[in-house]
Amino acid sequence: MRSDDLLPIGEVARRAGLATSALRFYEREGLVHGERTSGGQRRYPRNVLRRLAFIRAAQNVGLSLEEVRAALGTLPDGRTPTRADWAQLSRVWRIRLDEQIAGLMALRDGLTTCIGCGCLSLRRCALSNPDDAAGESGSGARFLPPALRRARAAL
Amino acid sequence: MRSDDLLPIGEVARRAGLATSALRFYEREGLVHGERTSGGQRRYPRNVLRRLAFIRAAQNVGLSLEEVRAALGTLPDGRTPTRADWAQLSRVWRIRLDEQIAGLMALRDGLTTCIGCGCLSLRRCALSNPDDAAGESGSGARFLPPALRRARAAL
DNA sequence: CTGCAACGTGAAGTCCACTTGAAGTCAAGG
DNA sequence: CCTTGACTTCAAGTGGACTTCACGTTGCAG
Repeated sequence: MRSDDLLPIGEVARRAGLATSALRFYEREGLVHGERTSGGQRRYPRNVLRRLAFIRAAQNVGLSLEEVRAALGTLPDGRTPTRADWAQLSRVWRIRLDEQIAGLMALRDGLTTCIGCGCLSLRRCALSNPDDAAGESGSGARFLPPALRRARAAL
Repeated sequence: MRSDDLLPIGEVARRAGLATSALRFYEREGLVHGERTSGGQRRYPRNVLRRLAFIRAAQNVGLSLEEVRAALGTLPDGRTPTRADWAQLSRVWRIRLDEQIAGLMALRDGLTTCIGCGCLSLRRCALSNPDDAAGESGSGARFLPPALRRARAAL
């Protein structure tokens, strides 16, 4: 398995920490590419692991797969990101992370402030402010992704 | 409208910054309660606004509606949270926010570190680490909720 | 050459927080 | 009384990132 350069989907999944179904999904979505055996089974080149790492990192920063697709699309001829591409994209990511952190910190500080006043006055309260960006989306929890929420179910 | 203590759904929706459909949904889910006119229309007591503020605040902290339901359930006889309840719950929320902030900061620092090494080495890279809590959920972006993601679509 | 784990496909299902649609009813100003 | 806008219900749809299912095929160790 190390002797050959092409890995079957199960091996890739195991190494990347993904389900094979996720890999097939990514391939359908054009996020990764691979070859096939004569029998039709997927064989991925080793660098797909790097590409998957890139995808996961992007998700961790808060990008949707759509945005990941766009990011990968900026790379010439769809190559796997090099260190230089990486550094360039990371500048944007860092800004996003900074914004996210700032948002959560504002919320936390609002929590303290609002406890003091006990207001919960809608629209004027930092914690429940419906005019914030946080309130603009149609669905999902306002600030935390399912991943972190599900980890601790009890209030 | 101010003379009477009971508000129609549209009024509540407007004041709370929600759609009426969301209010009906919350009522179906048992998160809020109200009375009805003889004709069957909803009339909400004024304190429902406070309850809605509570719900929104909880969502901002990252709670699912399921968790909000549980939180409201800890209050005796389903009353609207008082300042004391509020203070108690906020202690838990603050911890969550702190954790979330810490997580994002770790990610940001990992970004810097990993740019330096250019590794993206899967499992060992802070940015793409599939063993993190961030990687454990089935769906959605790993760290940022749709609300904040959608605001800036371009990479 | 055989057995069986790993692979293939397409369609449908899941989760969450709502929204949308269709079809009909109520309340209040003129 | 009439019109009109706000309201009612129930069922189905949305979006994102996958997973699950049902059923058939491939590849390799023994």
